[in-house]
Amino acid sequence: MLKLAILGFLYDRPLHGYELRRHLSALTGHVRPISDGTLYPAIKRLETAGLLVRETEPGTAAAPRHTLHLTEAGRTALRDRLREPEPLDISDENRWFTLLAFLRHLADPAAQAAVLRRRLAFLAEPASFFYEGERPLGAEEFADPFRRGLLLVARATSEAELGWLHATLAELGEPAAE
Amino acid sequence: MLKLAILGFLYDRPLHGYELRRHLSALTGHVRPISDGTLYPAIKRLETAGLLVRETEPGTAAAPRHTLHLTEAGRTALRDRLREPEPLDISDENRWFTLLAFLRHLADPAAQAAVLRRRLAFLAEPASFFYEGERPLGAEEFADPFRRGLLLVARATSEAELGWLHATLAELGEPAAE
DNA sequence: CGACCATACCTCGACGCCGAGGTATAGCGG
DNA sequence: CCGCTATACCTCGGCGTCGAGGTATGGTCG
Repeated sequence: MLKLAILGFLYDRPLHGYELRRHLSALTGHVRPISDGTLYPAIKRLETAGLLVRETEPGTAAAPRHTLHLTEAGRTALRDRLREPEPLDISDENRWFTLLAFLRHLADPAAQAAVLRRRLAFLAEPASFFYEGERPLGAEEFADPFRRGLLLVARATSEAELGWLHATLAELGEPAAE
Repeated sequence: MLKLAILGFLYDRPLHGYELRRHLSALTGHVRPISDGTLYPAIKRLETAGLLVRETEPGTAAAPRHTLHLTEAGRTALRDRLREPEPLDISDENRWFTLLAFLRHLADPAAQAAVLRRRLAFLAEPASFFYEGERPLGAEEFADPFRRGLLLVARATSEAELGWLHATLAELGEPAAE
């Protein structure tokens, strides 16, 4: 997820580590703040993999800033990742949101629509949180207000997203089902 | 999160590993399937910490089943965790949902309400995903349909949950603000 | 002028998670 | 009786994340 977000932000324009950190914490920071000890090794991994290059800017600020540029391989890696996301990118809301934040970089509307359809298929799967044997339990069946709330909120989210998905697929000139 | 879920399920009644796995995958499995390599070490950690005991049941099934029982320390640990959740339990939706699933084990309505109020405070914080300098960007300001959707869905979820939180706090006989 | 904070980068050990692999029995269909 | 699947448990290496720590400069305030 971090890799995806780094590539996504750098796709727009080069940034140095600290700027990147601020962008990242705006995107996912209220949910899960990312720490230096996570970010810098991640940058280094991407550098080693040849997806970005660091250019030292001996300059304005205190420490020598390293401006991070995506390489052509990095740009391709982002587009590939967006075009064919891992299952977890589709199912985990945090990762899906990260993916959505950069999906516009996949220039082809048909490819974008294909990704949205995968999320649609995932949301359409019947999935409850609790079962009695085989039978899924609905929100109404709980006396427990907390489990009821859990199911209620999940359902509301799911409905809002389904509505948006259908509207956006139509907007892209793509049918919801293939 | 796994620790919380294991303690939560075992609080209701003893289970053996395999049953536990099925409960866990119903609760969080559609989002992030949990693997054996995660579950069994987690059980062992809880055992080492004295929060649960394993009782071998030489019996019915194929392999000797270990029925897992919470100890008194385990029951206390769950209640403590529920009473004073970590920040991530409040902010991360996956973890928050897990917490909600077991919040009823905190018998005291005032303590339950205090936890709900923490979530309320978190949701009330103004938090956007994207900024232009200092200014948060609203959904309407994006031409990009994906970022617009991201903000729209996040807002819908947030509103549904706020509604439920207020209703449930009232139901518990507790004001939304202290 | 010293205290303090923001900027900017980096390292390290600990720890949890994952996937891939392994072991073994029970039950079913062919 | 063989192969298959479900049940049930476990280990291991690899990897990503985290928190705590360190280093250094520039700007602001009293």
